[in-house]
Amino acid sequence: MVGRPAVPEVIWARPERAGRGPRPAFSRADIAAAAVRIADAEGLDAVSMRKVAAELGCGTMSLYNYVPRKEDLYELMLDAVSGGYEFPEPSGDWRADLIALAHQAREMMQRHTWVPRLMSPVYGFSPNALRYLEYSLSCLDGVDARFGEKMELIAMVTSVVTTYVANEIATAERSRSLPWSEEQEHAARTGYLISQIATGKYPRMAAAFAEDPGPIDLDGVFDRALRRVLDSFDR
Amino acid sequence: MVGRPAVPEVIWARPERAGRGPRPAFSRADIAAAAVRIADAEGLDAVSMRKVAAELGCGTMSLYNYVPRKEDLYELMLDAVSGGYEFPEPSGDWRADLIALAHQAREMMQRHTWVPRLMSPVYGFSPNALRYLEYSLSCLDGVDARFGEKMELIAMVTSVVTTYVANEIATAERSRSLPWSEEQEHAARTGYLISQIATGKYPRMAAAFAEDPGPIDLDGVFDRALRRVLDSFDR
DNA sequence: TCGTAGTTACGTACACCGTACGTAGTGCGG
DNA sequence: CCGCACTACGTACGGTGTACGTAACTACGA
Repeated sequence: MVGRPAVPEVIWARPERAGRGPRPAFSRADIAAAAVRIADAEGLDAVSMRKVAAELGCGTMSLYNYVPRKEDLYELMLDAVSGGYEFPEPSGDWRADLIALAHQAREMMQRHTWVPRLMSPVYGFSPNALRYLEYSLSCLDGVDARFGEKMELIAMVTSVVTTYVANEIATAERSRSLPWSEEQEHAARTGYLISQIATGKYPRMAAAFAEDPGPIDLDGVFDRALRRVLDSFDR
Repeated sequence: MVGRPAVPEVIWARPERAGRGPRPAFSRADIAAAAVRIADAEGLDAVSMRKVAAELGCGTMSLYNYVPRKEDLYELMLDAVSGGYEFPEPSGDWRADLIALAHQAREMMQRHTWVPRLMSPVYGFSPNALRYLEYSLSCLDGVDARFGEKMELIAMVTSVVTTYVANEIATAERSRSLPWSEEQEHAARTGYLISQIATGKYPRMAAAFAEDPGPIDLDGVFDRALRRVLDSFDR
């Protein structure tokens, strides 16, 4: 088979090993691991087909035997890091269970800072994504709510985790591709912000800046946001 | 000035017109409008320095006189579409005001489907972003809460809007870059999903699929999520 | 008033990207 | 055992962001 299918295809529906031909030199897990290694070390933008192939020690175009499109490589990566979740037996306290799961997700994203950028509902059907979803639902087994409501809760928790981690790591990730340090970037931006506030056009922000409450407690902000979301479903 | 500064720089701190030299042929607004036009018509990935320059009718490298880096072009684009907000006098009902603002944001993102992908806290300091923030704060003037709490609420509303619109438009945006239609893509993915559910490994999802509640009411889901967030700050 | 420094304009060039295509070799199914 | 489906991979194409060099132009300092 040379050339790509003219019909849409989910990579997970493809068998890893075809019947004929020589046995493949790598598994999907090998490829995903190589890509994850590169993304962790050099950022998502450094993940190119050439670099992944080099990491594996094969020709660039050989990769296309395993992954029909680069998008599918992203899907493999997400599924690979989602394989690290632990799914303990639900305790009966669904709030505690979902909080624990959200903390796992947050820590995973902090280890793999490129995950928030790839998070998208179209990637929501990989094997490990399905396991995650099924487990989330199992935590809500005792809750009297329609399926739709449960899904809305799970989506909202995911949303909170993703965007909050994205915020935490944004400047650090950004400075990776820039010719100056994170601190210099931060200094330039706050300098500009202060100059703007000094114009008097933003009195409420000015008042807040005058207070100066000290450094932000990221863990606290995250936990509060999470608890609020759970509370809002817990009339 | 040839070559780029070795020191970080916020594009908004640059004067639009330098003292010396010939007068620039374009304004920042011209450039942003051209880029927005391309992104609206062909998607964010179609926005390249060459295409924007062609749209403006100038040489590619001339753009770098206005925009030191492509990232800054994105910042111009976000600021441009944020210029369309209307900020009516707060009514005194902060919930209603924030809901109205969130609806404006959602409609803007539905018009400019590339916005969620660019949303990031590092772009949060453009002139129109500051106006948006200041207005959000003004809606909360009568609320008895610390500045930090208000910011957490605003961040959470933004998060809900961004991720929900991103979900709404995900498959449509994705199919733009694929050689098959949105419907074919959807069919392939649900086909795979059904085959997975049929394995019996996901009993809760299977049960939900058996019910089949009909099409999802996107507006309703969005409004419920929004109201829940607001409720959670409204003890 | 007149250099001249700093700006605008932009063509060329480089390194890198995703991937279409062609060819060679390999091993299972009929 | 034949033939086909598969793996492997080199080459090449059209695209990207942008460094660099050069020419034209204008506002300011002397």
